[in-house]
Order: sequence, then C-alpha cells, then structure tokens
Amino acid sequence: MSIGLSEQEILRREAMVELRKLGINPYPAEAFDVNVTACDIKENYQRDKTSYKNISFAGRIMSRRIMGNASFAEMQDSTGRIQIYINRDDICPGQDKTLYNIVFKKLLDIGDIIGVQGYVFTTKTGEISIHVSKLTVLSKSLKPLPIVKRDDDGHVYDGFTDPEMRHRQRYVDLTVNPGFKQIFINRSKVINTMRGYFDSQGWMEVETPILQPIHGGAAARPFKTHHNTLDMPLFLRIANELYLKRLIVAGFDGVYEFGKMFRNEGMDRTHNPEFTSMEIYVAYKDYIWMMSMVEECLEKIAIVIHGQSTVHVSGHEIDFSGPYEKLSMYESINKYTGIDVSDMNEEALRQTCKNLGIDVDETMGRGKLIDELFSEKVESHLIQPTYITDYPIEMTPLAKKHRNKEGLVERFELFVMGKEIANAYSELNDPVDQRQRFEEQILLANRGDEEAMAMDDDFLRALEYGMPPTSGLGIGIDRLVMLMTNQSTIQEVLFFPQMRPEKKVKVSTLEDFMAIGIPSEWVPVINKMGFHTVKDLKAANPNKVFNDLGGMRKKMKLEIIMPQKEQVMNWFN
RNA sequence: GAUUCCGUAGCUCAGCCGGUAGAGCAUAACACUUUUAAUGUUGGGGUCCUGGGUUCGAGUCCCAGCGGGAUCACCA
Repeated sequence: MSIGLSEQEILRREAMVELRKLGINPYPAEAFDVNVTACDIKENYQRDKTSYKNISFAGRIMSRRIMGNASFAEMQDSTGRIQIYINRDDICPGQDKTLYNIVFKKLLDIGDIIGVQGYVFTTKTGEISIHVSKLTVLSKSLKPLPIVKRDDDGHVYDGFTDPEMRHRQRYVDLTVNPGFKQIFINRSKVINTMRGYFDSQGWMEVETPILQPIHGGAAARPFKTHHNTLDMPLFLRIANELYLKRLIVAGFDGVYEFGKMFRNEGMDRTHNPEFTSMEIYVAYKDYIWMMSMVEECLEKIAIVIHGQSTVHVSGHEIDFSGPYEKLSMYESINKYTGIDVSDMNEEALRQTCKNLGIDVDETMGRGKLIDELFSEKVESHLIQPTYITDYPIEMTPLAKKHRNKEGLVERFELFVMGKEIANAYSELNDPVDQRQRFEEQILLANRGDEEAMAMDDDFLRALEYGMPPTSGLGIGIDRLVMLMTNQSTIQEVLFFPQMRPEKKVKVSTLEDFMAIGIPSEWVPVINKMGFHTVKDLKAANPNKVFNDLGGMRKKMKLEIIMPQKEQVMNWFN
C-alpha cells in the first residue's frame, strides 16, 4: 500500500481542478431538487409513463459505458440503481460540446455524485432508463470506490468483502454493498416497533445518566473516567436498572429506555464494548405478566420485518408467536440431563458436574454450579423461544424472592437459538432484603469478585420510601436484531463496531521538506525514493542521495534543474 | 488470553523448488450514437504490512512486531 496519493487519486484531483477552470464548481452550494427515486421509476414507470416525462434525479455514478457520442451509466441513489442514457447532442444542443466530450467523458468518474434531468424511456434491450437532457455536477469523488461487478443473475464478481475494510469504512461498504443497508433499516424497525408498542400501552420513554458515580444494576467491569470540576471518578453505565426503578418510586407506571451500555470486557462476534439495551419497568406487574408482554412484542417485531411470526435463522424456522415454552431452571436441567438437582446440596452438585465432565473448582457456590451445568448441558438445546424461570437466589441480587419456592427468585431469561435474548424479574422492592443482598455482594467483592455489585445507598433510600410491586425487563437490542436479520456477528448489526485504531503512517509535509532547503519540485522525487519523513532522509547517506537524485531525474524523465552537490549536502546539516 | 490462518496494484486475487512482480476489473489514450460483467487496440500504475535474520540472491524460508479473520477461553 503506497503512502502518497495513488495514480488514480492524482488524476481525480486534476479533474477537479479542470472542472473549476471550466467554471464548474465540483462542490456547489445550491440545493438540487429531486422529484423521483430509482425505486419509484422501476416500480411505477411501466404503469404510468406520463408521470416520468420531466424528472430530476440525483445519485452516484456507479459504472460507465462510453460509446463515442452516446453513453450509458448506472446511477445509484438511496433506493437502488438506474441506468441513464446520455447523448452528446442532447446535453450539448449548440456548437459547444464541452459538457459531453470533456466534462462527462474526461472529468467525471465512478463515485461522483451528479444530478440529471430528463425523461424516462425503455431502451431497445428493454432496460428502463433515464434519457438525460441536463447534467449537474454535485460532488466530485477523489477516492476510487472498489468496483463490485454483478451480472444479470446478480452474481457478484469482485466483492468488497474484507471485514476489516467493511467495518472501518462502513460508508464504502454500504455504497458498494447496498444490500447490507437492509440490516440497518430492519434494526431501526425493531426499535421503532418496540417503541410504538410501549407508547401505545401508555409507558414513557425516559433518559437516565450514562455517567454514573456508582456502576450498579449488573455484574460487569466498567469503563472509568474522571470529572474535572467535581474532581471525582465517574463510570460509564453498565446498566440503567437502578435509575429506572427510582422513576417507578417517583410515581410513573411504566418507564423504558433504549440506550448504550458500556462494558470493559472481551470483544468477539457477540460482544462489543458498547452495546444497546432496552430496559422497561412496569408497576403493579410481575414476571408472569412480563412473559406475555414479551411474546406480544416479539411477535409484532417479526411481523413488521418479515410479514409473519416465523423468522428464518441459520437453518431454523424460529416461531415468535406465543406462548413460549416455560421451564424452570431445575426442570430444564432434568429435561436435558435426566438429573434432578433441585434438592442437591453444594457437594452433591459439584460431584454431578464432575460426573458430566464439567470443569468445576472449589470456589464455586451452589448458584454458580447450577449456572455452569445449565450453560453446558441445556443452553444449546433452546432453539425455539423458551423461558427459563426461577433462578437460584445467589446470582440475582435485584430480583424478588420466589413467592413459594425457597432459595429461588422470580426471574426468567428468554433463550432463542441457544442465546439469551431477554432477562426479567419481579423486581425486589423490599428495602431490608435489598440491603442484605447488597451486603452479600460486598462480601463477594471482598473475596475478589470484580463484578460484584456495589452498595447504592441512594437507591436503597428510594426503596425505603416505597416502590410498588414492579416487573422489569432488559433486552439486548443488538442480539435481537441479529436474530431478526439472520446475522451471526454483532459487527454486522452495528454501523461502527469497535476496532483497534488504524496505524497512522508518519509523513512529513511538503513544507517540512522545503524547510531544510529542498526545492518543492524535488520533494515528490525524494518521496518516490522512499523518504517520507525528514528524519528518514537525514539518516541516509548524503552522497548516495545525491547520486540517486540524478538517477531518478533520468528515470522519471523530469525536466527540472539538478541541484548542486553542495546544496544537497546542506539538506543534511 | 490461547491456537490457527491471512496481509502482493484503487478493488478482487495468482505468484511453483528462493532467481527480473502477474491477471481480471478499475484507470489513461484512440475508435465506436441503444450498451448493460459493453467491445477492440495500446499504455501507465507496486514500501509485496513493518523490522531483523539466513542466503551470492527473499514476495517466497526463519524470528519478532503491527493489523485482521476463524475457533476456543473469559463475559449472567
């Protein structure tokens, strides 16, 4: 990969200068009124030809086929592609053929954004096209786009597929692979459908702090930052649960928030350091009620996106119409291992895990052992939407104790395709119980559990004033979108997934080189010789540089004055 | 974090046993007034990711680094 501009980039910059010389602004300020889209023309022209006699269309040139005095090009707008036909004498009715011969044929390139006016017609090969009578340059593209070729069957020849480039330069990805835009359109539909459903129930969208003095509400390592004026540490939120519950205390019946959460943990195809979650809390409800709410909501989303309740996800037909299968944690383990662990003590459980070949260690308590057993033996079987309910109390410090099962909490997680999609509780609103649970977390923290929750005194104070019985739900939006759009990586459903920063190549400017006495016309030669910083050049052998300058002058057939040897030596002082 | 694969022209990729750097598209020039993966002829374009090592000679072999992918681990 070269450091300077490529040949094609230089040519495009020259074309931009030429446009200006012809009095054409390559980046005009005026609005360009558009009255039609590519999709509109393709769908409706055949039925209603009279409406497309005087159209104004804008988009990016994606291919060109120049044949003497007539040319075809493909233009792409936000809705798709359409062919345009440009005839020299139509866009240049007078003597001056500059607009066609020079501007269109020489100075425009693939990637340029132009506006065209004219009428729609069908070519003799049957392609609906725009016959251009007026052409306006709207934005000159200085970097060549990757060329993706498609034949009539839609077969792709030179795909732009490198995940690194697709994710770093999403703007290029979505330009040349517009099919991926549908994922993001569907992402927006998922969120809007949920929002519309919640609003129709009378629940209110709210915003709560992202910068939090105490990172509560979940178990995860946070990002830490610092506020200068208050001179105090702040954390980017790992969850918003405790703030939303404060709003239930405040007297709202239903509050929900879509928002970014931040977790300072591993990255892989299902984890990004910042991700979107939706949490909702509804007063006077319990987790049983929440299950039917989730079923209704997910089915609506599936119908909006796919027109039906079933969604095709990597070889499976997932049916989002409720009711979903419900298994308690213990029942699910019994179902998939044939072992009843409900009455086992810690020792018996540890032995059971060992018998099943699951790695365990002595620090694991009963809750952790059950969780391990579940992840190993049950999770992957839960393909169709399934609620797993009634979790051991040890790992769930914010959920209410089960109404009649000792040692369990009222909690469910929704699993689809073996992955957790949603998590819900009958929320713990007993302030005394909540304080005890926090204290148990502090004990865990003191034993070295980095993810144990911290005591939140203000939250406890809020509970002490009284929170109505409430059911709460959290949904990982990115993973839900992955399911709804049949994507296997989170990076595909995020516009800008987190990546390592690109390495910046150090390059000295023209001025830097001129500052040590190098004539400006020689700087490109120096660069060509492989010296991109003044420092690199000074480290070289002055005699060799002087000799090579002569060689390069000859090789590049340059008509510039050779500097004196003394002059060259001075560059190195 | 572990294992493994990859990094060559603007893009997609070849490059054999270590011996002058290749193709298609894109690009430039010419021709062509209904093409559509347009066509024909001719040309230009390279820090072979970076740095070391082995060698008479490294895109190729070895080591280290950087970046990315996949699998696993971690992550409710």
